[in-house]
Amino acid sequence: MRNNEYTISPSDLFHALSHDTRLRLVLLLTEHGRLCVCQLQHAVDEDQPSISRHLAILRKAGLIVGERRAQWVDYQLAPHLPAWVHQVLEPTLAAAREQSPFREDRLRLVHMDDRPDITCPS
Amino acid sequence: MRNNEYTISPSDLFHALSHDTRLRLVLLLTEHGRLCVCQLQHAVDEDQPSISRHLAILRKAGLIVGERRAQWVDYQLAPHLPAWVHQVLEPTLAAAREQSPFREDRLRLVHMDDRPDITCPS
DNA sequence: TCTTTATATGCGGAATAATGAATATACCAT
DNA sequence: ATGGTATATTCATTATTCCGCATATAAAGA
Repeated sequence: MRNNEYTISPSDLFHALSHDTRLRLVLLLTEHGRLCVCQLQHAVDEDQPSISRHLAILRKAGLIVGERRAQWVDYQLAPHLPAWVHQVLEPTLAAAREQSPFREDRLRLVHMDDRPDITCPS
Repeated sequence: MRNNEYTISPSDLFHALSHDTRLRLVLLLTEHGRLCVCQLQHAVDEDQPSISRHLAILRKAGLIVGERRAQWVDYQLAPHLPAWVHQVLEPTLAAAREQSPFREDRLRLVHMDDRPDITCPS
């Protein structure tokens, strides 16, 4: 939940995004700005400890920050990321939108509203 | 030495570049276009089998291609890479130029000419 | 306080990836 | 053929990462 101040290096960025799940999480945050863990979990459709651990890795890399809101924790891209990081994420997002599994991630996220068992208020 | 035809996915790209040495090799090729193994080896200053193995990983990912020229093998970014890959590499290169270890890699590459024991003709 | 929901973390084992040393291959020159 | 240089690959070992499972923490509500 702590955010890091030091600026990310290219090596750190590619290492952080080298796991498919982490890349998908970051792209969801790039596209949607701010999402709580349960939304991310539902979108990528993996078990909760896995999501939390991957979010922790991204947090420690300085790529994202989490903020608690009541019982939930909202994540977003770290503020003040160097411009080149955004310049890398944008074309990556554009490419990922066309393919699995990110296509499905987005659909699952959008369709969360339909599900009565989801309590997290967006 | 074989080049792959299938198009690279965001996940594949970040995975291929998740190792510092591989990122440096790809950035050198992004900047210089075409380099033989001995130039890459001298630039990143690591042992030869390591370089060859990392180049093989990048080759199998479809990111680079190698072409034999007499006893040397020249590598370059794969032709016809999707545009988004270049759009990712460009800002990454710009950021890496400012920092270690890529700064030093470039210096070592440029200073190869001064060294009488380097036989590889650029 | 007790319960429930949301999130995070600790731990052991399994899977992956990286490394070093040795060897193989490819090409050139003699 | 032989030897030399450049590059690639194999094998065994080590290191790193990932996963499942259990548990811990944090906040909310009864």
